[in-house]
Amino acid sequence: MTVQQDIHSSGIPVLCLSCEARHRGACGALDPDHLVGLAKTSWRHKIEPGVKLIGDAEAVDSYSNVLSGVVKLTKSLSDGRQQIVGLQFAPDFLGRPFKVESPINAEAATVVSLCSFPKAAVERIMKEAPELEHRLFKQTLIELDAAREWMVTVGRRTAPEKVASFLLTIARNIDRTVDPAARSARFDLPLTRVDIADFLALRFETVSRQLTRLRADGIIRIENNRHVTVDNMSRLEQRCGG
Amino acid sequence: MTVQQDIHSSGIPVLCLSCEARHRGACGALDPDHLVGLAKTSWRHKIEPGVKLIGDAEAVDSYSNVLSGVVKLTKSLSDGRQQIVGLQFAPDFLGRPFKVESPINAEAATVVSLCSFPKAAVERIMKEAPELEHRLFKQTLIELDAAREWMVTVGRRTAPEKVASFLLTIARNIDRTVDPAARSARFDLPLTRVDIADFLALRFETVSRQLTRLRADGIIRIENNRHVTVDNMSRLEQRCGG
DNA sequence: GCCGAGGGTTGACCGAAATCAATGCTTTGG
DNA sequence: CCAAAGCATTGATTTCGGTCAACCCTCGGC
Repeated sequence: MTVQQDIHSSGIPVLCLSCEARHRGACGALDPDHLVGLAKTSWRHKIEPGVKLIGDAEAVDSYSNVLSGVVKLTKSLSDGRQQIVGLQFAPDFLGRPFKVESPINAEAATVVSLCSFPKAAVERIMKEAPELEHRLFKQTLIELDAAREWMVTVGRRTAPEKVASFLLTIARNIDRTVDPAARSARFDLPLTRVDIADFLALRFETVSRQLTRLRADGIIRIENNRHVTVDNMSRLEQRCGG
Repeated sequence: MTVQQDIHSSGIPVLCLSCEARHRGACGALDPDHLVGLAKTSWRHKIEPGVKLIGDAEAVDSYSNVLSGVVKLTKSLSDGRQQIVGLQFAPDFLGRPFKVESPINAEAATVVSLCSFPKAAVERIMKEAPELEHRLFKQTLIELDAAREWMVTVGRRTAPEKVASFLLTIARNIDRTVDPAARSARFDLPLTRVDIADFLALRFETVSRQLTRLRADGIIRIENNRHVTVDNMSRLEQRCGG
């Protein structure tokens, strides 16, 4: 099977240029002209949790689509304090347009599968096809909105509100093919308690206590530390503090 | 004087398409083809502090360049808790590509002068000239980096570190024509103590106390509540916590 | 002149989350 | 099987920044 066939048969939008509905997961309109040029030089790979994908101030020579799993974007202070500044889910795009270096670290939070493209090829096609740049621009705007929304959570919500907001974010992004307005949800937490704390600017003990409280209040159930069930999403939303 | 002459004589880059050095303030290479099309329909205006420029979930029908002054971008929770999620300085760009509504509020923090363009005109030219979209994309990437950098400050720095980081950010952005590596700095704070607190996710009393401490330690001087002098920038940097 | 509003500073006290510490539960590997 | 490591929970105590309150200064209006 060629790489291109592989991509087509997977049904996953890989650098899909013609599809507006990137958040629905399903993608019916791959543009063969652009895709072929990239697919020929693309490669897919599987990454284990904890593996670094992009290092702060290191050269980045490829762009990737997240096909499955979750990638965490982090920044650190020199004394080790860490902040997760973003999470990338399928089918998000990973890479730094117009710059050799990235100001952030990217690390696989779960097992991640990627479809990567040489940076030079992507940028060549971006010049020829404004639609590609347009799509990347739109993703960047979505990431900017998400970053600012998250700043409100990190800065102005209390610990209970932070944890509830986090669960809601995961429920809505871990599998974007499911209806974001669904009344209930089941999902695996893609992050450890330590990671959740680094995302929310809390300590892991605080995260643990707040999860315990949500469990005691009957809002969530947790099995095997990772598998979460939310029967009534609106009760969870009420805990997010508006 | 026509608007176009006005813009040219002002020396300020207004939707400048050909100039890479937007952070230097000076701009020698306005592209007449693109600029003229916009300048004909542009208008300049002066905004008083506190005036709302973009309301959350309101339609936005224009794009603007900040010519002078500072615009604060805010998000609020329903109970009134507020977070400043970004500051726009000259010659930043204000507006929401590809969307009618903006998920944030924008408000003049100081007296602000703007050069505005009808949304439709900008988007028409963006279609004809990929360079315009390219420039807006680059600004968005810079804003995304800034937002993520700020998330680290809001989430992981202590109150003293936050206030020091804030002063550094202002010193480096309030007038981008000055050397960012300068050993000393003098500038007017564009925000009240309340605004600074909303930016740093602190209370205004805490901001006040930390400023007092920096003053007592001889790192800054403050006159008239607003005018700040930093004799030794590296001493301020040491207080930012790495 | 007086008053009131807006912005700023400082002090006393309080509380939410951090810190320190003990313990349990899985998973992996010898 | 047991040991060790990684992850998670829970309790006791501390602390940083929040809260409440008093007071100052400046400016603009009557």
